[in-house]
Amino acid sequence: MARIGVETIRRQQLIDATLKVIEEHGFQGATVGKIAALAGLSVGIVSHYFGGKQGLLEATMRHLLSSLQQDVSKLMADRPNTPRERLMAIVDANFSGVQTHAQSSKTWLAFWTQAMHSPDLMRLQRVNERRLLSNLMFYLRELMPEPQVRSTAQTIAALIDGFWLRAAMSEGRIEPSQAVTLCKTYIDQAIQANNGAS
Amino acid sequence: MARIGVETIRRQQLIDATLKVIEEHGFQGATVGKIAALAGLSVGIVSHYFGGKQGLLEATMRHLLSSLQQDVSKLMADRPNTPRERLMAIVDANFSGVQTHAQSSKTWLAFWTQAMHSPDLMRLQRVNERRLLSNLMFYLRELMPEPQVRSTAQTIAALIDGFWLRAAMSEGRIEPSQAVTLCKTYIDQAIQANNGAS
DNA sequence: ATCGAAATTGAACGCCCATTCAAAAAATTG
DNA sequence: CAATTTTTTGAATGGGCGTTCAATTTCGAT
Repeated sequence: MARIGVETIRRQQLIDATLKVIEEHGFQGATVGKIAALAGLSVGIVSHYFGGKQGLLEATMRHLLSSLQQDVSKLMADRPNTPRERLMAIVDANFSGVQTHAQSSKTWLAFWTQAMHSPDLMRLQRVNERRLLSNLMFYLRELMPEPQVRSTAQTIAALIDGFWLRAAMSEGRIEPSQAVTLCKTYIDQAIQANNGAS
Repeated sequence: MARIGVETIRRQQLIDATLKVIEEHGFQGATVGKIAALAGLSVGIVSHYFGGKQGLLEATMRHLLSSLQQDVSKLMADRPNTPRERLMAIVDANFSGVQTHAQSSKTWLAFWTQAMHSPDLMRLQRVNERRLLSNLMFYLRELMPEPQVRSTAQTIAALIDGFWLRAAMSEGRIEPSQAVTLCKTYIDQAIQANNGAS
């Protein structure tokens, strides 16, 4: 029993440290030495629990993705069950992480870049993207004719990614509330524009 | 006279090689050795002409940015001088590079990530972003009331970035024409939505 | 308290990289 | 052609990194 407990704790310690180090030093500067030091552990432990640096990075990205998914689920639960409100909840959830961790967008960007040359990370990224898209499409179907559903969903997804990118660029002075507002404005515009022509 | 010619040629050779190596091996895998080998030159030449690897990377990003700016200017010249057509030209220009180099979006993403931890690259990135934004705002001002201009411009910029990101993710199977269409659809929606309330 | 297994350490190792710079090659000049 | 300058080379250097694994510590059971 204690064995499983220790393993869970250590893994989480290392993942947390990885996030902090990437925030501070970037993906390139995130060395096993720095990560282990910040976690208060030795370098050998990384290989022991994750098989190596690459395994730790994958686990960290998995952690980020599941955190995002949890945010979506939580915000969904507290909202009225109307399609429009659900869409807004998705937008809110996708920007809720920015407020808590001012620099988390940097970490996402780092992972995206890394995923470009790592099939495993790329696969995780794709799964997440498909989920967002089908989520959006599910609610949009109730708000506009079918032919516009996919295009609108793709536009919303691009908008979310684009604002994340801009947030990452603005070096700390991010304004997620503005991004949320603009995303929501677009959604309402899209609903309105595609209903007159249904 | 020949001296300037050689220097210009060598610089361009190295920048071209840098782009190709980043496309193929990613930012992390872009070593001075690989770049020099692809350019058919020796490693020492990099320090000689660029002062080091960092200088070469900055010059390469400058080259990318100025290429984009040239694309915008060229497309502008061939279009009717109406605000809407100019906006569409900006969108087209921002996706024209994707078609020729299927993987150039990867390179952009790599530079964005790198810029996060390099003040020089960040400065270049910011200049470019400001130019895009003020360009968009200039033409939007003629199409909608002032209060909506900035928000709409920011949304268009985010949309462009977001679709670039998605293009980078889709590993070769990118469809820039679709991204262009969706951006344009948004622009027309925004014009329409903000004119009834002027 | 003792033993054995699990967890942890961290120095040692090998690899890769950017940079340097003396020497060579090429180009230019007189 | 000889002298001089410019351009280019690439082996040597030094540093940083991830991984390994024998030794040590911690922990639970008896």
